[in-house]
Amino acid sequence: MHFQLSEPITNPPPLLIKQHFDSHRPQKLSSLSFEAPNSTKLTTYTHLSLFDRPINSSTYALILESCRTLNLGKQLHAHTLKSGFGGHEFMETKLLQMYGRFGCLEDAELLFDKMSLRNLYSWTAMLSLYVDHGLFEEAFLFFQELQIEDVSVEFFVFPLALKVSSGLGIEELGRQLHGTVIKNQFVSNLYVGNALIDMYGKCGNLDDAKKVFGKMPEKDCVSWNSFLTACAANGMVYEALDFLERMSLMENSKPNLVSWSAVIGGFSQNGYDEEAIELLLRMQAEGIEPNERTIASVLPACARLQKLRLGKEFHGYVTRHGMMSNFYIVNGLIDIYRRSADIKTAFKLFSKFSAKNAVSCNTIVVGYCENGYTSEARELFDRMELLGIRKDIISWNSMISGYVDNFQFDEAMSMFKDLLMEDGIKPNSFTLGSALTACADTVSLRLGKELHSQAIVRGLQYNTFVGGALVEMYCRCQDIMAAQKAFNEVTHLLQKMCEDGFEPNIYTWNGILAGHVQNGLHETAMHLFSEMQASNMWPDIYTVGIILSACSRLASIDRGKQIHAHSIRCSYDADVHIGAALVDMYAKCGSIRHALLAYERIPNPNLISHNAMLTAYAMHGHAEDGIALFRKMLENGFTPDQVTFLSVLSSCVHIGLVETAREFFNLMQYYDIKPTIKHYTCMIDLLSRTGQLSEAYELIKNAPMKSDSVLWSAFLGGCVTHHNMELGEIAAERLIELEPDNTGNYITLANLYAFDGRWADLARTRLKMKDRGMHKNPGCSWIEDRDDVHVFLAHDKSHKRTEDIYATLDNLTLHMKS
DNA sequence: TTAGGGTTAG
Repeated sequence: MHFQLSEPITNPPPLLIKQHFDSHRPQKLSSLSFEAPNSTKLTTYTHLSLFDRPINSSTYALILESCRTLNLGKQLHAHTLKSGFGGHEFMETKLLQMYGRFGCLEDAELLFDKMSLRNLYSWTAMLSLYVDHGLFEEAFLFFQELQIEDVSVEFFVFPLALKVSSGLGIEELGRQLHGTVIKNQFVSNLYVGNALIDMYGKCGNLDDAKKVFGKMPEKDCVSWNSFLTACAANGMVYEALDFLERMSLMENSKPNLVSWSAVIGGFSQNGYDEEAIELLLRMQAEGIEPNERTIASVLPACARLQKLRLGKEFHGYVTRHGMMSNFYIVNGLIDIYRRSADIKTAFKLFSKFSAKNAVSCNTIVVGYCENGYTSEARELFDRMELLGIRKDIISWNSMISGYVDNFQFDEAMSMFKDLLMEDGIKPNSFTLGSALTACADTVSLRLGKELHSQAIVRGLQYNTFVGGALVEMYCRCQDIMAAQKAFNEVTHLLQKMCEDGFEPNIYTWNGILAGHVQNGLHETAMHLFSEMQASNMWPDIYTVGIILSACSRLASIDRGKQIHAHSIRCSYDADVHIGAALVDMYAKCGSIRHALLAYERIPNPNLISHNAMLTAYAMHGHAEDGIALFRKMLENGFTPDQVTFLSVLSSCVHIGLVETAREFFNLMQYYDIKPTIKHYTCMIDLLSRTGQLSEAYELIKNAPMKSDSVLWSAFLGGCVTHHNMELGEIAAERLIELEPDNTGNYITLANLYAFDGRWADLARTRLKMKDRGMHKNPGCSWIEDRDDVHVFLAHDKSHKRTEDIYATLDNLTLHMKS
């Protein structure tokens, strides 16, 4: 590809030159000049086309507009100066716009400051530069300067100024501008009217948007689109859709790509994820192809639904259409893979992506933390600065909450303190919420109270999330033993908050419920849950997770099924966390069948899902199924973690598979997973049960951690079963050292002596118990029947239906014997 | 030389 621009560039009319730039492979032009800005070709080209010929201002303007690299732009700037266009207002405005397009704010500001003559157009160009870059504070100050300068303001400044108001989120500013617009009689101007609709819509004031829309003497497609967008963005999605359909019946305002995109975006932003995707397909069926913005607005919907296959289709589409340099698109894709638990692909996309920004990094930080890789997340977080990416509040919050979720509370709190030191970045409701959760989990009341005052200082105490986290923190810290007392305190706190204008919402409720469940107050949590539903509060995905955990602790399958039905209605059951909670709940409530059904309904099961099912199998003694699932996981390339191995090892214990267990235990090394004491306990339990006591003892001695009582009990159990006096005695003595008050240990030792006929030792052990004032606690069991608890001890005859009970017992014994 | 649609954190 050669530039055939050696012909005089000024000879053809300016329009032809523009065509040259636009149709003559503009990408090629930019890539060449980008790769080799000083190449002779480009220099020749600029020489031939610009240096050797006189050029008029409109030709300059056209070249500046179609200029695709900053380098060329700067050369053009130099050239205008040489050609005596310095101080030419029109030319300098064009240069400002050029710098704006390349994001060179400083160059633009420098030029603007040096300009000897400024007119309304140059002021407007500079203002729109600030607005386009989202620098609304700067834009606001600049606009005030503009008003002080004695420039007569034209109508076209108002749309920009209105954007500043909505950008700053200050409706009052927009209102004042609305007044000025009326005073200056610009109110019937189409552009100004459209901008007013947009401003009111963005400030969430649909009423006034509607008023302006209704009063407009003429409306165009943009007016309709602005109003439709206002509806869609404020949650009136079906109204927006209605407008779209009305537009299609109109002559001169047919719905276009922007109309469709606004509606689709509205559905997506308001959580109507399925509908947003459906609408995209409908739009395509109507013959309108999506652009980058349309795709970017449905990607989050696809991500939230964890539709990995659809996400891959989008990935293909945007690759084919050359959209992979757009960070809205690529970030959206990364988030799809992250949420669909395909963190590998997410990371691959991320590392290949050259236009990474803070959002890309934040998404990956979250992805890392979700998978337990907090140190990798932290590494990326720290590296952002080196990558030239400024950390924003979301980066900090993602890291802090990542630590909280991974129980690294000290790290979370130290990050919170670092954040307070940081310039130009302030903690928000997310930050305080996570920090409060850290306090709740570490039961740090003092710190929690400090955060409470921080929240008050920042006016965030009644923020929905902070309020909920405060309730949760107080719930967990105030040592609430009695459920009633806790409930009273919470309701009291709630009441006080309500009096101060705080309305309990789903976050508050979730905070209360989580506080109770984490304190083991499951029954109270269930009562509160009923109360919450009675107050017409709809449980969200977090509520479902909390209640499921309460159900599993209470082994309450009926209530578990109810909440399962609710999660199916809300499509929460496809979520990997809820899916795993359902599997866990059914397993703990005794139904392995339901657990399996719930597991099979998870569309893209991840490690958490598999682990839940493995644990369920192990819990129910379905060892073969568990081991089979584990092998299948490995075949499918899943990397197991500590939990996986623990489940599968305990499955091996159930059926006495020593060799398989050894294989798995060694496999842990391959995956670079350090066995914990629980893994060792499994191995020792298994070896002891199968009589391989000396090997078990060797393993205990070689274990890198201090042995605890659970481990010694497992070993002792084996010694008793296999009558190994020597090792049994060691185990029992260690156990008595570790738990001097546990009667069971003495009894076991005594029984061991009895087996061996060591009556003197037996007598000494019993004497030791007597000396310490210990006696054997009778075995105790109880049954819950509705609100009654029936307690039974061995040989107990105190129950009012003792006769019935013993008769039934005799009957059962007879049955079993026969 | 002026107006409308897009990503991430609990």
